[in-house]
Amino acid sequence: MSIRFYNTLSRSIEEFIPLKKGEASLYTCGPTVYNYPHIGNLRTFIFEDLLHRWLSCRGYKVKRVMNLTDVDDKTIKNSIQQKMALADYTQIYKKAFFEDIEGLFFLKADFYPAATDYIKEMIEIIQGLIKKGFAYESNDGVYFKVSAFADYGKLAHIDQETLLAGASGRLSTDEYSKEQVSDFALWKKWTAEDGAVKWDSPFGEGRPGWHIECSAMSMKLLGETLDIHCGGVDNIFPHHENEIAQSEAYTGKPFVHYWLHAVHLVVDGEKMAKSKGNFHTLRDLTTQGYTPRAVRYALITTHYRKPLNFSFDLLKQADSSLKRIDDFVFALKNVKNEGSKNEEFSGFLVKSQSKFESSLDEDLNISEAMAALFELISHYYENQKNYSRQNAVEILSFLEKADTALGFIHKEVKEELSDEEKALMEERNLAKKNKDFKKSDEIRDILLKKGIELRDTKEGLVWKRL
RNA sequence: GGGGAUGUAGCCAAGUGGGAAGGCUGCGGUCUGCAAAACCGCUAUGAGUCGGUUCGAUUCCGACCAUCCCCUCCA
Repeated sequence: MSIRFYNTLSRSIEEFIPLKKGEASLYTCGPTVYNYPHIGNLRTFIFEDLLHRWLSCRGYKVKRVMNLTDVDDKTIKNSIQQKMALADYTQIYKKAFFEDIEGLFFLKADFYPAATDYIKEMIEIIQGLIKKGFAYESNDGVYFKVSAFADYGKLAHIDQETLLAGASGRLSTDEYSKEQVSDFALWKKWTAEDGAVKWDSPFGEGRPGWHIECSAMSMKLLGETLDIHCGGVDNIFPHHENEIAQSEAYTGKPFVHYWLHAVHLVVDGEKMAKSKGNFHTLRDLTTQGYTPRAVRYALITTHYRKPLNFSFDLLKQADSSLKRIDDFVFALKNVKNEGSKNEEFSGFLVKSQSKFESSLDEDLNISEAMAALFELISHYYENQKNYSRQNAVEILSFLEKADTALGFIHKEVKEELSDEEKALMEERNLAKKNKDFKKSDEIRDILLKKGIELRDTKEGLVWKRL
């Protein structure tokens, strides 16, 4: 069974056929480092993480780039406001970004290139584009000449005339010295507003336009044509459309085979905005006591092409769902039955695994994959007396594999008890034996507050760290 | 104004031209000294609204409504 993805280019689901058998080159648009990532950014990044993980699970050797945009209007403006050098300012948010994605259990990309480290490569491309007649220099910058690139609009599915018609009335041409409103900047010549931010170039001091960085970095690190490029839907136009134009005009080769875009999340049915007070970052949520694991679960378990309605209730639901999974893992690890393997259940496990995999193969249908997982859990519990430790081991091995894709099943917990905790547990056992239930319940509460849940089972007392 | 998407239970959410997955929550029960965990049962004759095609529509088509995205630097 092959993997299939919805390709924005064709607006349909296509079988994934990589350039090189067994390999997948992946360029994922990373953050603009002018602020802390918000959960909307993180949703897109988590989708990219799932994509990365699933390709790896399916045996592809993934080569992935995730870029950091560390020079643009906002980074410059904010750094000047803070009276900081651009690099010092962006460093704060680069660090925050890495903290967030680590906390959310992201797989590491192979490269995290920063735009400012690739100025030389960008200039090379711009020069090439001028030479080939796809770009021209004006008094305030270098622009890509959209009319020279016949395929312009193929990703966003708009034709140039529509683009111009739609833009008229909304844009004033005289603001820029470009030939056509839809032409976009490759290089912006220095102005006083840029402060100390400038690089030398054959077109005078200045800074690169936004889109060119991705073309330069992806070509340098992944080659002129790559398999998959993704980002948020808002990037389809103009960012990715412009990347295609620049790159393909420059190389004469297809830039990207598969374009995947994540739909935005909304909060309580509304757009997330600072003014609405529904703007959340990961650190806000963890400060309020939610775990990154629950955030990951909440953001990943809705299909990436569906609008996700984020709410605190959703996080609570994520917590509850994770608890069911945790309890299941706990139950499996505590199976005492040393009898032979139940073959009927092994067969069911094979079916569950196959449903899990084929669901993710189909454009990362995680909802269906999760259904397979939960069906497995229910099916196990229904007849758990009939299943042995061998069955449990088989399931745990599947869960471990599934977690390679999901990244939220595994939970690091201390398995040993402290001396104090041991003593409390012994004390409770004694109290319970003497039918001093008041005392035994008190100790149970104390331990629960310490994050240890007690369960009295037929096989005796069992404890579990939450 | 133009283009693109989405709308399924209290909440999250999937598949499907013919019996509406799964999760969370809630309620009742079993187990337990009480819990916890688990199990059993109940919770959409209904799919934004209105039409059309069809023997049959949640699924296909159209209109309308709502929300989101894009229309020069928002994930």
